[in-house]
Amino acid sequence: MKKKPVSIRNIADELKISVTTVSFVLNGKAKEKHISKELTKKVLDYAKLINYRPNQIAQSLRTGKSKILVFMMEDISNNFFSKLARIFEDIAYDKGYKVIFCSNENDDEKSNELITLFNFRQVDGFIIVPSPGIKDTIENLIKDNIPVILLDRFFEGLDCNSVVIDNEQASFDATLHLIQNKFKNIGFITTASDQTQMMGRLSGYDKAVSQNNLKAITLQIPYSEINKGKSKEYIKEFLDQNPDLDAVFFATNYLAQSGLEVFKVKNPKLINEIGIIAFDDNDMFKIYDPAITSVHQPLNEISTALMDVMLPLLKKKDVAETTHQIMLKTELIVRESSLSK
Amino acid sequence: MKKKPVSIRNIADELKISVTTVSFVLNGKAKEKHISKELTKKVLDYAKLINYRPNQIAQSLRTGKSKILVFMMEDISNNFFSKLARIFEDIAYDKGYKVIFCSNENDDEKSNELITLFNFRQVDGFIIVPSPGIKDTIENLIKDNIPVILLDRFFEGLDCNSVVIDNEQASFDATLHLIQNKFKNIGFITTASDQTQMMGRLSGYDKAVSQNNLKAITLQIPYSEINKGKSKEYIKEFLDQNPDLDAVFFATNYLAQSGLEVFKVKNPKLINEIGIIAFDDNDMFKIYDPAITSVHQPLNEISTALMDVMLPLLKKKDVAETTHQIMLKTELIVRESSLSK
DNA sequence: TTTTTATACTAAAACGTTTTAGTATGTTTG
DNA sequence: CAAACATACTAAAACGTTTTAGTATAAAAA
Repeated sequence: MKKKPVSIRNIADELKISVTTVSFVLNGKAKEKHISKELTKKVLDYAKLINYRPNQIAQSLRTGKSKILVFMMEDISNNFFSKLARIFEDIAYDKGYKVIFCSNENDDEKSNELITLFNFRQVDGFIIVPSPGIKDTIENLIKDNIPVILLDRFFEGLDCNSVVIDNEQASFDATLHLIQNKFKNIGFITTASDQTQMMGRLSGYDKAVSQNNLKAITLQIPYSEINKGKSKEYIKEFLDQNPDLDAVFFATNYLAQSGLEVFKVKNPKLINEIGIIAFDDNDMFKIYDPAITSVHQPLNEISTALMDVMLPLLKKKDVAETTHQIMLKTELIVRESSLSK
Repeated sequence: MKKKPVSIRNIADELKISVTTVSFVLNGKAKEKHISKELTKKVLDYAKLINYRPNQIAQSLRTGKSKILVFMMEDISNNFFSKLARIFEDIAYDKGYKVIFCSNENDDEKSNELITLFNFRQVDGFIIVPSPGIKDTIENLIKDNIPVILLDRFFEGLDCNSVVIDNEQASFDATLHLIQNKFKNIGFITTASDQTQMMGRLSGYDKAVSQNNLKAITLQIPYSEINKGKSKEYIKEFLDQNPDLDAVFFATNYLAQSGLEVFKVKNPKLINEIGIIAFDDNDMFKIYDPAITSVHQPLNEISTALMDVMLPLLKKKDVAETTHQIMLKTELIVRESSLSK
């Protein structure tokens, strides 16, 4: 019933040679180790014949490398992250790495739990979208010489690899685009967060409105309330209190979703009268009516940047030696919702 | 710089006892193996003090269990699958299992590649949304005594665990709902596929229309064309050729997306005049205008069913001994798009 | 008193690899 | 003709666990 998988030993025994020789051949070291052409061929042929697959667990134990990466994000069911995961998956598999995706809900406790669960050493590297309070944890990973890349946001004062986008510029450009389309009272709906990505988005908006002598009209919803599903109430109240708003810029995709829901319930016509931009694109935006303008992150470039930074890191003796901070540009996808009405 | 992690041996040496004893204690076998209370406490305390974490790779090598599950789906960036992944993730971690998610694009070659990549034996179990032609591969996994659960679809004539929904009933109910809302010419847009889930959806639709003396108006788009991004052209042509359609039922979420896009481009008013139902829900559907009625799969129940079937399987000597076929009910979420106009 | 049973602990093998440090033979070189 | 080198291969340790099959002593039963 359960036939045992073939091992290197079976090959050695069958061919009456040592496991060492078999191992050398299978690892492509035949030349270097002076294994004769004939024997090399014999081993290779036989291995193929019996469909030999190395036991990766044994390899891992011996080499200390698991060929597994952990990709920890906020929430894999979020359109932005799932799209990114899909692309990264292919790139990683291509390089022979498996990926364990997990979601930390931007929660510190969950992040730490997950990181300890992966047991530090049994994983070759981490890609982490960090929750606000895990700077120390990250620092410890680096001290333990474990490859880490921060994604989407980073920590001021921590010298760590990171791949992020230019949030401030993206937000500035989007706001400016609204201004150029004659919108005067532009609301900015964001989270009450001091994480770098949100700070950048806020300051980009602030810069654009103040440079154009408009006033900043901002709603910052506490994270705890968002998790309780209260964002819609906050947005509704914000709209009520600012009846003169003629445009809204949502700082995240889930806020945009809540916002659109509020519009629909509150006053279906509003959606065609008010300017709208969302940070992060969504497949559905282009078929919405009006089609929603959005800030699109370069998913392919992010993924390749991650792998480009990760691969050399995996080979290095000392991961803290040199770090890479990569900042990528976004693209504003202009659709109907942000054009002069 | 790279401090070596502590091993069971370090504990043994420090306390001047054998590794066996330490292992017994750490595995909670102190009682059973007659280790004294005092020594047990000493070991536990010291292990905690030095923050001992077992090397899971070594454990895996010895026990043959990796505590890793593979969850292979069509495409993790698809809203349905990413939502499911998010829920399953929590359930699995709760039980001490890590999950490797991967996407097969419903392609046989990719499926087989991935399955061999995971190397059969180095993973405790598979949850697979199978592409059409991998029945043999699945059969071989079962012969090799590897736990497998098929998800979303299954193979006729293959005795394998599965968790699916009642597609025929779901489709029948949805179609009937359109009929009850006075729609007479209901188009069904689906993939040209003989996979069980699509066959079920088609036959549910067929049954409903024929029972009500309506004619079936069906578009079946070949998979290859969908992958080439041609679905929109097919749908457009279908709409042109069937100008009398007053409702459309999309058999998958990506077809619904393409369909809505076609509506928007072709004739924005159409969307308010025609009845629409989509198979699989999407966060954006409820904020669409009109809000889109959809067939909602019970994601929580699916995930728990998967784990409920998987856990005993992981303990069993012979996975083929008894198999479970679970079929769950869907829910029709009625929104504006399917109500009498 | 001898035999059995219970308690407390351990040596060593095993899991399947990789890698270090060899050996044995033949071929050049000085 | 010995020393150096090249070729072809291997024994055994190591990675960090779990587990089998013990040993040694003390207490209970015969």
